[in-house]
Amino acid sequence: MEYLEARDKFIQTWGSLGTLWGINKAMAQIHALLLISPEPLSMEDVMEELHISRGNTSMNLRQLIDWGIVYKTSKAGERKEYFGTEKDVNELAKQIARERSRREIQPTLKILKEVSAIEADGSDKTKEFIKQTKALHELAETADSLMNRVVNQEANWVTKTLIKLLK
Amino acid sequence: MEYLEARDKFIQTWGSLGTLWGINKAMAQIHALLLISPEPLSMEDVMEELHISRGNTSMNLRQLIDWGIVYKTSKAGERKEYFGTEKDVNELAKQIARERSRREIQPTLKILKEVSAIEADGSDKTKEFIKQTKALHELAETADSLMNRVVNQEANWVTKTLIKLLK
DNA sequence: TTAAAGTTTCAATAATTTTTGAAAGTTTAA
DNA sequence: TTAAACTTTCAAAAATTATTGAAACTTTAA
Repeated sequence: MEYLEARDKFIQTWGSLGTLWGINKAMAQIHALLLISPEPLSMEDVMEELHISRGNTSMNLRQLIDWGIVYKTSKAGERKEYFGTEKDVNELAKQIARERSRREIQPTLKILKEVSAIEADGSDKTKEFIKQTKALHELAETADSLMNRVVNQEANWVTKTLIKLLK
Repeated sequence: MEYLEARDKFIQTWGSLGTLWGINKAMAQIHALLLISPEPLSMEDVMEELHISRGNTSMNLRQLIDWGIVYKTSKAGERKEYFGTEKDVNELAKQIARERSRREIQPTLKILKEVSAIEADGSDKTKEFIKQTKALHELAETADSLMNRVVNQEANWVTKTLIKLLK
């Protein structure tokens, strides 16, 4: 396999994987492209490489910036803006974990707490409901906490811990 | 808040959360409904409670069975089939982690390995490509391994580990 | 200022995904 | 067997989500 083929395969894979995780295809592909580019790219570059429209490119770049994993730079003496991404994949994972926690897990925890607080009336239905929603709350809280801990250590912590502990 | 309101809120939340994670709404809602039902439900029950069609119910129940988190039962002397779900949320998490690893992470790892094996031609492009795809491969492998380890312990391992280690 | 270079917005359209419902299929009791 | 009870399938329709492209907007060099 040579470079161009490998590159396309990588971008494609990352794109459809994004879909599976609730990130749209274009966004995931743009990210993949930036991740393997030695230099930041302009909007034109991204449009050409991925064959997507200007509007689409602009919107998805913005979302990536909102997620905190893409940043704008500019080259001295040039008007155009260039876009780069966090290159350290551990930092990237950290940032993504942080955002997913904030955007999805926290709001869910709030609702689980809320609904599990209904008053038991002695019926099987309410008993089961309270039991299960509480259990989910606890599970989600634990998973979130574990994820954040794992992800907030220095780069190699995950590997080191794995080796140390789980062998 | 009383039972019915809480129940609807829970089912709604779980449904839209599913969407965010690449699981369709009906599937997530059916699962939520079964999770809080003290007794297994028939297809009719599910259809009525969630206002979805027979076909939709049947297809999504099947998918849940494929995922290994819903099972069929039958009541003695009745023709109808009833559906129940794994009630232990830790088991549930285990099963979901197992399936996601198998369906998503493993295939991705394979492709990352494949594309990162292109020959370096000395250019910045190929150097960066190889470096980044290898780093992603390593990250994904570590995350997968950690997840599987975490999830394959007895019920309380996560909590225990957290307390022991990360304090 | 002005106008060129560049970016963002958003209504319209396209693509994709989900849902329906009725026909086909299956199972079992009699 | 048969036929009633129940489940599955799948093409068509509906709903949702992503994408386009052109107009509006912003920035900056002259």
